[in-house]
Amino acid sequence: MAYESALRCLADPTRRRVFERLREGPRAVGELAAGLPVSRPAVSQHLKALKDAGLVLDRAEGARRVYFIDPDGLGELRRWLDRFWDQALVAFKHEAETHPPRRRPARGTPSPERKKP
Amino acid sequence: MAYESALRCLADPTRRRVFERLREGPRAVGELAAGLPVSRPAVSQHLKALKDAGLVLDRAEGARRVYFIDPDGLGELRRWLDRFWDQALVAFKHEAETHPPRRRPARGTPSPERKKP
DNA sequence: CACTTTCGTAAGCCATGACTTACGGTAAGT
DNA sequence: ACTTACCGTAAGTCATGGCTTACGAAAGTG
Repeated sequence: MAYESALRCLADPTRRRVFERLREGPRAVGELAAGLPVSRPAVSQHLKALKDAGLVLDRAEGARRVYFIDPDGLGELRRWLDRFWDQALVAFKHEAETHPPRRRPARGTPSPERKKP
Repeated sequence: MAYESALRCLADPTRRRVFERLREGPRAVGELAAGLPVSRPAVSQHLKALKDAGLVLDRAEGARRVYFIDPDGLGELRRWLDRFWDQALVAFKHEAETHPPRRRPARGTPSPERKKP
């Protein structure tokens, strides 16, 4: 049930940038905010969201607050995606066998419209 | 670069329910809408978003429109998450070695606050 | 004890987007 | 040809949430 909040968190571009910077290692709030186009309080709020979702942990280091990735939340999301992946593959294989596409459209190619306005 | 739109899509609860029902197999728009608390046009709009994100494909079947999961979009998201997972594990391991936590707080346990208002 | 640094929270603003109803267009049935 | 079923799009409404500035608390520095 936590993969839902994880997805919600990682959907926001700014929050994703914060999270991705934490891949490199633990960072304080100010450090993270310095490399982003938003204010420090904004980063603080994003970190709170990430923490509530179980994606990060924090540790006090003097007056500073150091955040780092919690593998637990990420792992849960990963497991959900893996189960999904398996089922989706089976369903798609059956689809391909029963309804072979004439030609597979390239990604980003607009689908044939019914009519031009 | 497509994993971003995939994340955006899967963040919405309704859209996730639509997508999860497609795990079982191809479904028409009306069928999907029947099991949801929203209108059929709403489902149609969600399906458009999923299609733009490369998460689903569709096929015309008479007057009906049958949607099914496209493994490509899901695979891209999965690969992104896997790379992330690896790097995060390394960073966390280093964190645990250099800053051993006294005790690991259980998930959902509120962290110690600085002060009560 | 002042003064600075670092941070979290509150309050308010505002764009995004999820939903609705209304409408038009295509396919199948009679 | 008329009617019904199924669907996508347009337009408008409204709540969500991401951002800002302002403020107060805790830790380090002189």
